[in-house]
Amino acid sequence: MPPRHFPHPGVASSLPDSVAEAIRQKLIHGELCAGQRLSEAQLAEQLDVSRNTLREAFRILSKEGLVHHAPNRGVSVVIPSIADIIDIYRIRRLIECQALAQSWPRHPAHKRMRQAVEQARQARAAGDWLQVGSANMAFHGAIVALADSERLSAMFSDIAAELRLAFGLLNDPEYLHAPYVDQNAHLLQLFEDGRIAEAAVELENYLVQSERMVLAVYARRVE
Amino acid sequence: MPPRHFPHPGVASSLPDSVAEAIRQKLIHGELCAGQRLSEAQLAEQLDVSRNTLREAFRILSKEGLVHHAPNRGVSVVIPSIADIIDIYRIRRLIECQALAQSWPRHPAHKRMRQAVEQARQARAAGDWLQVGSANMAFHGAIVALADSERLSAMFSDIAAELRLAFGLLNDPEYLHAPYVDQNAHLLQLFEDGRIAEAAVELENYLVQSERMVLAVYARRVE
DNA sequence: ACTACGCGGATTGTTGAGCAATCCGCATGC
DNA sequence: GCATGCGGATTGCTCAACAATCCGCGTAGT
Repeated sequence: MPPRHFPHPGVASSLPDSVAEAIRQKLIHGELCAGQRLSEAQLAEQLDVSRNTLREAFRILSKEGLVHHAPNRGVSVVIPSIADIIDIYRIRRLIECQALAQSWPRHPAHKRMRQAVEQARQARAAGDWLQVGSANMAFHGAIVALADSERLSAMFSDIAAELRLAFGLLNDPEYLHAPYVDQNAHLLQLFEDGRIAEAAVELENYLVQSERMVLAVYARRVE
Repeated sequence: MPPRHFPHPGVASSLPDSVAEAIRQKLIHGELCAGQRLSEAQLAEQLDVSRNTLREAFRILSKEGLVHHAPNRGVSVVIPSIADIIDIYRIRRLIECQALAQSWPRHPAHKRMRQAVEQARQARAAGDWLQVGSANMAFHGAIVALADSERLSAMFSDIAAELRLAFGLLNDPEYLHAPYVDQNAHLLQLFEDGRIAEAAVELENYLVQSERMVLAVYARRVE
């Protein structure tokens, strides 16, 4: 029996999968904005697929929470609400902190953490804040991977994408991402030194702080 | 702005949603067995929908982990592996115990817990073990609901469905479900008495025990 | 002027047919 | 026994069509 494969961003076997991935990329790169209506006919032509295929992609994205499907009104990009942000950060604290606290010290995922930190540094040096955001999410994805759970990682991946969508609503990527590059590095340092408990506590603070900042910027934006 | 709605088993706005729900029900009721191939043409005719609509439903179920999509080979019902069982129980312990431990004592979800216990008792009295299984999952869903997180609840719902799929592979529903009716009731009692910490500990033991039993039956079944 | 109504265009929801690509079972041949 | 290759069946995807629904807008009525 072949190992189960959870269809995941990045791998695209079928056309609807790659269409979904293409739309995800458009979301990350700001080509599609939160709240925007996604016309089936228009988007199908733009991506050069049939409406039916696009519809399958919409089902996927809808289940991921990136897109909202209103009966007879089609799909539009989700606008994460304050409640959504709070929800997401609550889950992140629950999952990431547990994953880190219970982690096996020399877990293979620590390589991914290192890579992400390195990538974030390079991207920051290049001023590519989108890339910094990706690297940051990769870092936290690696933390979740410490828990060795496919399903948890899959869920985190969805949540991370939704959070990036929220970040896209804000307009100061440097302010939003820059501080966390060094914090991630420090977290990694603690982890590699085997100071797991300290790392978990720091991660918790980190997440509380991050949530607070996002909510603050978010609230100001509503004006 | 209308509140976000996470498309959930039970509510079906569009046709693909209700087709997905119909298939879920078939899975629960054993009309479709794990590993079974789902022919598009055949199932489409049986459910009286078009192949395209069925395909949309497949995408949903695939994201839920109930169905596996192999390129050019169509979809088949997932066969949960031992690793999947372990994964699921790991997540259950992580999520349910946290949700219970951090719960606000008089949280509205406790009504759902009461209802589920009552329903389980009635179903047990009637010898309807499928219903007992549903009530048991409803009880644990209510525990997760204590965390007040849409996303967590949605994820748990998916996981619970997958677990029921695994239960379907086993053939002794009474042995599988009967012991937990009273344990749930006891858990509820502790919760309502405000003995949250005790309840959380008991839940953890409960889940470890449950996992052990399922894995044991599972391993025996492989012969 | 303001609301209620209703019309018409545009979009979605769903279907059915059609066709290329791929897989699977099976017979053939070595 | 094993590789080869053929043919039917299935999947992957597209296209076109049509009913149902929504939305904007003009009209009528007060």
